[in-house]
This record gives sequence, C-alpha cells and structure tokens, in this order.
Amino acid sequence: MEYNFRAIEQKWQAWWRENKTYKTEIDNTKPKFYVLDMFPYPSGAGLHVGHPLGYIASDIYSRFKRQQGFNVLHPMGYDAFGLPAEQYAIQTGQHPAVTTARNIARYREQLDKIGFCYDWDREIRTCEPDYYKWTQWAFIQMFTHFFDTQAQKALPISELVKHFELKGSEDVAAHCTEVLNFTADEWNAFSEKEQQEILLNYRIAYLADLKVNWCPALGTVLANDEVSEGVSIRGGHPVEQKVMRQWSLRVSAYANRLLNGLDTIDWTESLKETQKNWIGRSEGAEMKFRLKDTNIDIDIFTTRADTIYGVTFMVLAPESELVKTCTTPEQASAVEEYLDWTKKRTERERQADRRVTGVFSGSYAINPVSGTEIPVWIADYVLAGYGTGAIMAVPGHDSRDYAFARHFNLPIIPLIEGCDVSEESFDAKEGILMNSGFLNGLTVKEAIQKTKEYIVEKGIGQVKVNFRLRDAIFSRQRYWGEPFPVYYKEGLPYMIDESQLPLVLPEVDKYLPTEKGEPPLGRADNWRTDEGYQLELSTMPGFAGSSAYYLRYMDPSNNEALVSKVANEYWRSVDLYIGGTEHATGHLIYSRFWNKFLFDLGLVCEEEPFRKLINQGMIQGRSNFVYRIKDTNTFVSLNLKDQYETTPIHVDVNIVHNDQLDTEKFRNWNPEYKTAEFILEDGKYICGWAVEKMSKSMFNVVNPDDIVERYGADTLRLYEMFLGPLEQSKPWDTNGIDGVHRFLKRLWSLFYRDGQLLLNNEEPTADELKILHKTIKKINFDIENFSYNTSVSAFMICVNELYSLKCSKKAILEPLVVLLAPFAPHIAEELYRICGKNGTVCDATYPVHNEEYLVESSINYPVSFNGKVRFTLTLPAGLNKEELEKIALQDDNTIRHLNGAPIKKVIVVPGKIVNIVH
RNA sequence: GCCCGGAUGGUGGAAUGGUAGACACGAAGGACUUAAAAUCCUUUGGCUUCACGGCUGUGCGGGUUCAAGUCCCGCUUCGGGUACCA
Repeated sequence: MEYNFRAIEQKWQAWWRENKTYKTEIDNTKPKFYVLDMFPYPSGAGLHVGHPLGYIASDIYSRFKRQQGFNVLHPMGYDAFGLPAEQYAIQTGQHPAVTTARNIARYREQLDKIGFCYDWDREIRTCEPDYYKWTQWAFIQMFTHFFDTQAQKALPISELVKHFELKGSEDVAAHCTEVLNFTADEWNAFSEKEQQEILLNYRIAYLADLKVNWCPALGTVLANDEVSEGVSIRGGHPVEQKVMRQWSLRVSAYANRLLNGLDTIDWTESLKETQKNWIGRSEGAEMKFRLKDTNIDIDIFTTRADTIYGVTFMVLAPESELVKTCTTPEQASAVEEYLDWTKKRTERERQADRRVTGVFSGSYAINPVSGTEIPVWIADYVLAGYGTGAIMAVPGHDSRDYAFARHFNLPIIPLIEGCDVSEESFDAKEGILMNSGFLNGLTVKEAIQKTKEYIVEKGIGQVKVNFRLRDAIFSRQRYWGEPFPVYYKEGLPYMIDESQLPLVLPEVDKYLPTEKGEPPLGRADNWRTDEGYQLELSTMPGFAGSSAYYLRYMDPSNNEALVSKVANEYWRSVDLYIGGTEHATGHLIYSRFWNKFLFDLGLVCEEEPFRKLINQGMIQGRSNFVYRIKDTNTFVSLNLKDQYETTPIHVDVNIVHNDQLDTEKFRNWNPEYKTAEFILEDGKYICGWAVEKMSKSMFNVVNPDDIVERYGADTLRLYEMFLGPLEQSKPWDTNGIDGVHRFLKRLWSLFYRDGQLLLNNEEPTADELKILHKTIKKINFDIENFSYNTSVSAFMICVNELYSLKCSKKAILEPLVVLLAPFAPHIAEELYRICGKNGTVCDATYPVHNEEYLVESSINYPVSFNGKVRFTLTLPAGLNKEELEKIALQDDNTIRHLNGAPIKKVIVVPGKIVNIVH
C-alpha cells in the first residue's frame, strides 16, 4: 500500500464530518480552552497560501490541547460586511449579500480541504440579521449608558439624569464631549429636546458634529485607524477633513483602562507598545494664560511645565474657538485669509507639506508665572483635537516651536545650562535649568514637579493627563453594513425598542448615494418606523461586527442574549488568539473597549477578551522572472542573461518548479508567448526571483487548493509551519515542499513497504525508546513555545533515525503518530487505525516523555584550546571535573596541540566542554 | 524624526554564553531502471592540503568573558508601525 494522500484525506474529512468529531459542547468535567483565529473577510479572490498560516498554527494548538484533555472551543466565521463587496455591487448591480454568500462558500470549500478542526455548527456571519441583532443591541446599550469617571465604569444614563435633576451639572463625574454648566433648576426647565441634546454630550454612543475624515471617492467618513498618511487604507483614496454630524463611540473614556489592561495580558511587547502609543497617555499640566486687557483665559496643555520661563509666544489651532476672540481688527483680514487657506487643505496636503505657516492674531497674553507679555499666533501645526487646541510655545526646547520662531523671527530663550540653541532646539528632557526664576538650578524632572505644585497653589493651572486616543466615529455613509437601531424625532435620535431587533437592512435599487447626497439607505422604500419616523440612513463601520464576535461563538444560536451567562462563565475569554498585526490599532482596541463596556454592565465575566495573542508573520510573495532579449520573442536563462540586453518579465510561479520554467506551459500561458524561443543552460530554463507582495499582478499568488491537490493537506500544513518561525514574515517559496512530502512518505514506509505491512509488536530497544522520548520532549516544548518549524524538523530527525534502525515497532510508532496528529491529522488518523485503534486520534492521550529513557551513558566532550575546538573525546557520563581534566590533559591530541606550551588554566564544565588556556 | 523587529551557506532556516550552519531545499556524484519518475546511498560554508590537518567564517567597529551568532557600547542596512499629540 502506497501513501495515497488523496484517498486518506477525503476519507477522514468525511469521517470527521459524519461523526461530528469537532462538535463542542460545554462540559463541566473538563477544563476549557478557547482558541480563536481572526475571522476572515471573504474576498472575491479566495484564500491564498498566506491566509491559512495562522489557522494552521491555531489548529495545531487546538488539537494538542484537546489531546491533553481540554475541552477546546475552536470556531470560525466570516467578517462579512465591508467595502469591497459594496464596491463590486456598485459596479455590477449584484446584491452584496449574493456575492458575499458566494465568496463564503468558496472560502469554506478551501478551508475544508485543509482539515481544520473547527466546530462549524458555531459559524457566524456578521451580515446575518441573527448576528447583527446583537451588534445593534450593544449599540443601544452604549446609547443608554455614560462613563462615570469617578467609578471608572459605564453606568445607566438614568443615573446621570437623576443627578441633573437634583444638582445640575455640579460635581458631575461623567466623560463628556464638552464641559457644560447648568443648575438643577435649569435642567428641569429645559425642554425634552434640550435635555436630549445635552445627554448626547455624555452617552457612550453619541451623535455630534465632528471634524471627520471624509473620503469623497468612497462616499463615506472613515475612522482614524482606517486612514494612513492622508489616504484611505482600503483603496488609497484621498481623505479630507469635514465637519459632519456623526455617531461616535466614547472609546476615549476607556483610555486609562485600555492602557492599564495591557499589563494583565500576554501579548507581544511590540503589539502592546503599538497600543500604548496609539492610546498615547501623556502626563502634564493645564495652565491658564490671561489675554491682555481682558478677563479671558487661554488654556494650554504642556508636558514641559518646567519651560514656562522660555515661552516667547502662544499658538492657537485654526479651529480653536478663541481665534475670533483673539483676532484684533487690524489683523482680521490676514487671519481670515489664513483660516480660508488652511480650511481648503486636505489632510494629505497638510502632512506632505511641512512648510511653516501661521498668522499673528494681534493679541497678547500674559505668562502667568513670569508675567511676560507674549504674542498669540494662529498656526495649523497645532491640532484642535489634542489637549486644549492651544499651546505655549517654547522654541528653545521644542523643535516645532523652534522652526516657527525662526521663520517668524520670534525670540528663542535657552533654559538648560550649556545647551546650544543657535542651530536647533534642545528637546531632550535633561539638564539643569537656567533663566528660569525660582526653577534655576533644578533638574528638568524636579522643575516639572515644582512648577506643577506652584501652578496648583496659585490657582493658575492643574495637573492633567491627556490621551491621544480619539473617540471612534461610528457612522458610514454606505449600504453594506449594520443599520443603526435609530430613528429621528424632531431632529433628535431615539433608539428603537429592543423587541424590534434586528432592524433588517432594507433593499435598495442602487448602491449609490441619493440625488440629495444622502447615503444609499435614503433609497429604501419606507425606511421609517411604524409610527412614521425616519430611520437612520448611515450604517455601522467594519469594526462593529468584529468587536464582540468571540462572545457570540460561545453561544451562537441564542435568541435571548448575545451570550448566556452559563456559556460565558464556562468559556470566559479567548485563551489563544492568532491573527495579523495589522489589527493592532483597530479591531484589537475596539473589541477591548466593547468587551470592557459589556463587562461594566455585568454581561461578561472577563474584562479582557484575549488573554494571549500571537501575530503570525505575513507571507510575502516570491515572484519568478523570465528574461526576454530585447525586441525578440526569445528568452534567455538566468545565468546567461548578462550576455544579452534583456527585459525581466514576471512569470506565473505556478508554471515554475524549483526556479525551473516549464517551457511548454509557458508557451500556453499567454498567446503572446506561443512561439517563444529559449536559450537554455544545461538543458533547463532557470528563472530569476524576487520577494514581493503576494498579488495577482506579480503572478506570484499560490492557491492552497493547488498545493493540496498536488501534495495533500498534511504536506501543506507541515510545510507552512516548516517555512520558519510563526511570527516572522517570510516569502512563500514552494521550493522545499518536496522535503516535507518526502518525510510523510518515509513515515508511511515505516508501516508499509512494497505492499508489505511492516508494523510489528516487537519490544523496542533502548535506542528506539530514546529516539521516541527525545522527540516527545522536543515537540511538547516546541508546541508550548509556538516553535512549529523546529517541531517539523524534530519529526524528520525522528523518522530518519527510526528509518535507519529499520524500526517498525508499534510500541514506538503508535505514540509517534499520536504526537504528529495535531500537525498532520489525516495521515495520523489513518496510521492510528493501522495500529489497531478504534476511536479518533483526536482523543488519543498526548504522550509525555520519560526522562529515564533519555539518560546518556557517554558524552561527547569537545576539547578546545583558547576557545577553539580541536577535537572531541567520548567519555562516560558522570565524571567529575578533576577526572575530566586529568583525562583531557593526558590525551595525545592535547599534547600535540600544546606542543610544549605551558598551561595557564583549564576550564571544565561537566557535561559540556573542556577548555584549555595556554 | 520616533518606536519595534531583523541581518547566519546558493536558498528557507537551527543553535538554555559551551563543537555555528540542525532539519530541509538546491547542487554534484553514485545505486536501482530499457528509460523516466519514485526510492536509496555519498558529498556539500569559503580558502588551503594527495591526505592527516590548517586557516577563515554569523552585517560593520569596539568591549566583557576561559569561551560571544548569543551579553554590553557605537554604527551600517533592510522590514514593520507611527507621525506636527505640545
């Protein structure tokens, strides 16, 4: 019997399906383990070979944990709402639901071929009403809650209303968009409309006029993490700033908890670092600068309170409300001109063009500490959205202020002893203060502290922590997303009743904005409540559906709740989450926020959703090239190309094997090459190669189906792991896959050769036991450390050694098969049966190594001279230092190497090495 | 600019401070075969030597150590993230 991977894999995939091998239920007799993959967006292109990398890694871990006796939850689903399906719908008129379903079917077919142990009964699709009902439901909860800054948690908005009724805005500890002041009497006298408007200022899901990232090409606003360098991440379209009334989530309220929570989870340092930077906590001081001859204060935020004596001007963001106040009649036209100009600039222009620009407002402010009079400027290097939208400029010690001061000829005062500010500012937070009144002689650190105390004491400021993290804009002017459970009455938003959920996405005639410029839902017939109120026209963004999906897997068909208490308390949180690093500032922030919110409401029992997280590296493409001789249809092999003038041309990597071109296939690949001629080397056409992005246009996309067809799923799984460390980016190179396939064939040949079953019941020798147990030890260690590439080599070494011993003993091979099962489940299942077992190998107990078999009777000692190894000595284990030294020094080789030189020192490390210093 | 990763043969990559290059691909040679595929065996960092062996070698320059790919300092370079965040 040959290793017939096609028959074996089909057989076991069918068997697993029929026997519901991967069905998971709550089982209180077993410890749980939750392994999750970041679910894919089902694109039209299907899976390429890079996608399954993380899925295979998590699959191995799931199977390993199951064999260790855990009850493993390992689900899969689809992040099915999104822009590409909608863009496709605009082009073709096909309903995105149709194309999405088709893409999902294709994904499923591809996934099934790889032999994953997903419990498909738990599959979710974010675009299904049964699923997005809970996304809408969560949104309603966010609307009806506010964030109490004292308690640091979400509380019902009704409690805030109670507070307003009794005390007005006094002593309110609620995270808000802007600080409001009103008395209880005023509150009670407000109209319903006024009250509702005020409450929006506090709700966790709120509607507000915001400066947003507007992407005209996509016809929608985008969140900060969906924009990079002034263009949209999806599609690369320009993004501009625009004020619009939008739904937002008060993520910033959770900034502190999002930051602190990082210390409690097992994520890579680099990912935590990225999140820390994104959250951007900075501790500083807020200070009031009085506008000269007025009673108006300008609030500024600074982390360098110590530099207060070096402030030579102030800058307001162009959008600041104080711009009007500060602008004098003489400067009015110049200021207006500047504001017009900044308004017209897109975010991209602003970022690309770092010229120093700004305008003097005409006003002066008074430094509250030194009493100095300083000019107030307006410039767009100060951002309205951060801090107070105004700064005190210290050109001596801030490079942006320095550039500004130089450009407009404003004074620069050095504040640190010995610093040179003639060419550039001194930004480092170190040194001894000078020119700074009562701060002179202090270190920067001491001075910051002292200034803070001083301003608090004098009532000119307060200590303040600022976060960079912004609230998440939650509206998209698009069709293919979750409808908001919102209707409007007199221009104010209200939630539809929870009993009305899900609010199902309506049909539209076209997936484009209306003539009036409303979002596509404006085209839907009767998009109103039963009472006739207009429903919200925007839909939710991509991250809405992915923010709590891990909870839904725990209890996917529950109609009463997002997740039942029982299911949540059993499965708790994700123990291992594997996915790409590109979600560091989007999904992984939003779902942590969402989970914390649900935690505050007592709906989930764990505050952090993902206990351990691993980022699999990106699989890059490896392109192949052929070299066409200029103006001909003749192609020259790689190593001969320098003799001609050639043009490199991308060639489909699927017609190249080990860099050798299949010239016949090449002729058929494209009619243009039908008559191609080749100049060969050694009878072969060798292609050049380069590592590039995996994409259709580079002809380097490799489809997992093709690999499965040619080598089988087990080979694909092993090979993806064998490529290199999981977390490292690496090019996909099919060269080398033969080695992994050969390994499986060789393993098979320990059982069957030339049609003969070799498997026997003979007693294993000590050597054979040592090989097995050494492998068990190594594999267990490697799996726990996610070092799957070295596991695969360990399996190869094991099989090679057993092969050379001609070992076909069941006592050795059966545990080996169980050990291999997480990596190559199909062949393992088949061989397990050949060993005479009945159940599935998935439930076979994972082997544990026995140290007794690993004891070495002799040790190979390298003997080195001045650290250079010259020869080795094979000596019995258990010799002590003195014995080892004596033997080594007496050895002929030692005498020869020393050649009479005196010995200075001998280092002996028992079990390791002997080093002779001379 | 800042932050985080990398850099080891022709290639992918191994190596708790202790024999650098495990394992695999590729290449070369050989066995089997009418032939090919498959399989098996041998060699394979570079230089040098008939050979034993020697020299050299983990991006570059220093250092610590009996011993450095591994630790420390200073660079070079390639990826990734982030960017007027005061």
